[in-house]
Amino acid sequence: MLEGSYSPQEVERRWQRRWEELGVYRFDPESDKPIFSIDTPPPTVSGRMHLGHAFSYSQMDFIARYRRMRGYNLFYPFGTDDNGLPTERLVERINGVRCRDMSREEFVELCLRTLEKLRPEFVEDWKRIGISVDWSLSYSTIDEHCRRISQRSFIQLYRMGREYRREMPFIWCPTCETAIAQVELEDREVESSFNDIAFELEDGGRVVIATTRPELLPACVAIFAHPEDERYSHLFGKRAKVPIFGQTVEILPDEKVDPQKGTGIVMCCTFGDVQDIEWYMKHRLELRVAITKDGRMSELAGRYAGMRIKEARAAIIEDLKRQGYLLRSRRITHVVNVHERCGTEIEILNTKQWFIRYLDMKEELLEAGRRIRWHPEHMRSRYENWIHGLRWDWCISRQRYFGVPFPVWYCKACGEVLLAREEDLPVDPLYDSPPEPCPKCGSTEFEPERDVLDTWATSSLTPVIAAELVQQEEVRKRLYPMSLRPQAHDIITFWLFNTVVKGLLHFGEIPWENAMISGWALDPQGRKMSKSKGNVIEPEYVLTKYGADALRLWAAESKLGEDLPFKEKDLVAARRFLNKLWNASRFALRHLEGYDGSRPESLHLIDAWILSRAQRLVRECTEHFEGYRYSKAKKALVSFFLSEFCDNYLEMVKHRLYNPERYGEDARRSALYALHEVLLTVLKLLAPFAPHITEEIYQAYFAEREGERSIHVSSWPAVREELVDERAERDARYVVGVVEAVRRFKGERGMPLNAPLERLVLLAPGEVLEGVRRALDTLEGALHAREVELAEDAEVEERVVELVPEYSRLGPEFRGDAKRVAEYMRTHAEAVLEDLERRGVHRFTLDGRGFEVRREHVKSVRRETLLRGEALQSVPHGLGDVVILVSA
RNA sequence: GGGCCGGUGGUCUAGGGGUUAUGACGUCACGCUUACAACGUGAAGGUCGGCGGUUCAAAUCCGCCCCGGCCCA
Repeated sequence: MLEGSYSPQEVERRWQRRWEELGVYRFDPESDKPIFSIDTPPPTVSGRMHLGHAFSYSQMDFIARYRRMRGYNLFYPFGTDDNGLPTERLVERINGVRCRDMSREEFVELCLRTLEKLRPEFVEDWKRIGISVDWSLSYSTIDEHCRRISQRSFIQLYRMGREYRREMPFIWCPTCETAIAQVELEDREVESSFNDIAFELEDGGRVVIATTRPELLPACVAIFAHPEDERYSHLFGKRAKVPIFGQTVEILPDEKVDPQKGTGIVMCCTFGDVQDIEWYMKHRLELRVAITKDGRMSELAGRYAGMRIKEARAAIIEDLKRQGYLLRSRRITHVVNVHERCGTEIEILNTKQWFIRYLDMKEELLEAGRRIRWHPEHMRSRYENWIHGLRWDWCISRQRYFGVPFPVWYCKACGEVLLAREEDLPVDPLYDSPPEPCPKCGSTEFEPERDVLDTWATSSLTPVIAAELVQQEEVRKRLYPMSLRPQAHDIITFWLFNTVVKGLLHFGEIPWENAMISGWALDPQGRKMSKSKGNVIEPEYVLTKYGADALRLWAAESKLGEDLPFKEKDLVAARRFLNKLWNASRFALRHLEGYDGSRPESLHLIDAWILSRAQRLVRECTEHFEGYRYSKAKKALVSFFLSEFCDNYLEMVKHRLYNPERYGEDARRSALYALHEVLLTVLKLLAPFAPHITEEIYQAYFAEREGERSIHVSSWPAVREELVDERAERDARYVVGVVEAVRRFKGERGMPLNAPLERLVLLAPGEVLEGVRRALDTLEGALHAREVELAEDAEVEERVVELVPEYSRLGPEFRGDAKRVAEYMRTHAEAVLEDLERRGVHRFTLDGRGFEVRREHVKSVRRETLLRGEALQSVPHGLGDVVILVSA
């Protein structure tokens, strides 16, 4: 039986270990049960788990556990995303090194060693929140398995003509010294200056250009104004001299210039922004490169060469001012693109990169988005929005070291691209050689590709990576497309989108049937958590103080897709709830010990009621889980358990459990039967949310009886239609109403709840009379009433205090007159009710027009009750239901 | 600037055409009742962001606006 108090720390760790030993979450390739497969997000090993991770992995685990109990063979792998820039930065930080200070080989080696050290502890955090993944289905995006699949993908897409390598202006991070993709950009507001700079015209006069980036003057190759801008149209075709640097550039017309902005005439540099690229191509301009790959000024910048960009900017502004070219300088804040990993303002540089061509696939990608079922539905628009805004193909090469290598060599003699053979994968061209001489020229001299693949080029293959962890070919086929992709909304444009791209390219179909998109965990003020704000809450803290089940219940608090501020009080509430569950279970199991499971000869009203309510709860929770509305399931469950089961039901069965000699063995058996059923049902419905405590309680009693090794592989409760009993629910509502009324009565008089009542007289309405008669013992036992009786009609008089009309009926029937009819009914309540009782209809006229109201037009009636002339406390209970109390 | 989400007692939140708006925390009052004082019972507390419109009826639907957040320019 259960111990005195619940301690999550001990219980949770114990079950986490036990589940793994027992292999309860193992995918079974031999099984013919339907498969539910999950494309679990591989987190990036970056120190420790974030509260946002705990939040969203808990949410996906609710669905996983529900599906498992519904009889699905769960394919629920877990990988970590280890390659690429984030890992390089982490390794540099942890080890206090810079990758440039050692050889490439040493650095990669250090990355691998560091990961090996960090990974187990990192993964441990995920185990501690109790997610039910199959840990035997694990991968790291840098391991051999993933390198093979990633390289295979590259080779296949190359053969399909979907990949190309080209020298072109592209987004470049001068800090990380690599090309990056559009998706890796972030917007940031920065303080800057907007400078009006005078350019001298060749034939005299001058033109004033506004720019935030005067350091790009050496890269200036043209000047543009709008073709219809009368201020400048006379200058088209003329040339102007760039101050300080001296080159002359042509003044050209182009519609893309905004005459409202700045001075309405702008310089074009190679390259300041995307517009410059367009002009460079369209007008076939010269290429002048002023910025180097490491973010300094090039030789072209003359005496500024070698300066950092911002130093050069300041120096150039100073010199312009001194030489009289700077006419005006205003402080402004504007938005710039920065690299999301390091916050550096990006540059556009002309470099040679590999791309996956997908700009021509927008329509297909949008169509794929429509075939995926999104939860919540509106998240699809983020996906679509992103596709509409795409302007670059996917750049997949990174000038980094730690990543999946391109399986590519270039022939030194003729430049031919040589690919590895699929059976040789994974390869590293730096150390391996191509399988054969150049097929074009026969040369055996090769240049290896030194770049590595973008992290997302690998992680966009997770459905394939996971599926191929399974050996059996025929099982793999059933794993793609997967059932579900769960993830947070911030990476819809990265991981989700990229995975759809790969899915369409490789298989011509969507990677999963469903996408569930979770929100973020926010700080208590509702702000995004970030290290710089110092408002980060560690899962570690929550786990230690409240436990994983409480953390998960907190995560179930928010609707799917919505952000949730972390409020300590929610954790306190969750802990209280778990404590309550523990204590109620302790109470129930104490009585259930020795219960043989037999059904009573007749169900007590109160037991029939709670059993019926439990069936409705099962139906409700099941529907909510099917629709990914776990938060609604949780809410219904918690409210049922706390108020109906604990506060009302348990209080109403105690007397039968404790006093079988007085109320009879069968009455006790009825209680035990209901207690057993309902507690088991609650535990199972709660198991996806609070897997540890429910397992602990289940194992203490139910596991053996059901013959299951874990609640999590036991079956989800089915609605037992034979237990749905509307009549019992109605009658019991009346009884519960009586109990509540008596509590209020005692409370108002300052009596303890267990104070004895001398006499309790009830006037039960005809339709519940029988039921209430069956529950007199409950009222007696739960309310400590010495005597409970049903009053004779003759002793009781009633007075109508208020009639509430049923507007939902009046409206459609009486339309414009509804308000007046309602008013009439209220003011003539006595007469209306008398007629309704006698004839079922009441007729009246208003302004000479006849109206007719019937019983269905009355929502409820409040009456005051007089017992032998004395007005007594009464409780409204729908039409005509009255409780009468006579005090102690 | 565009797209999406949200604005409901002091705080957080449910509800998304039917007139008495849900629950939690907090507050106040009462009470240790053989599961639980880490508890129970009860009470007070709201012009449902603003303005218009549709309707017999709007927190709910429509339009405009204000505020906050996210994504994209």
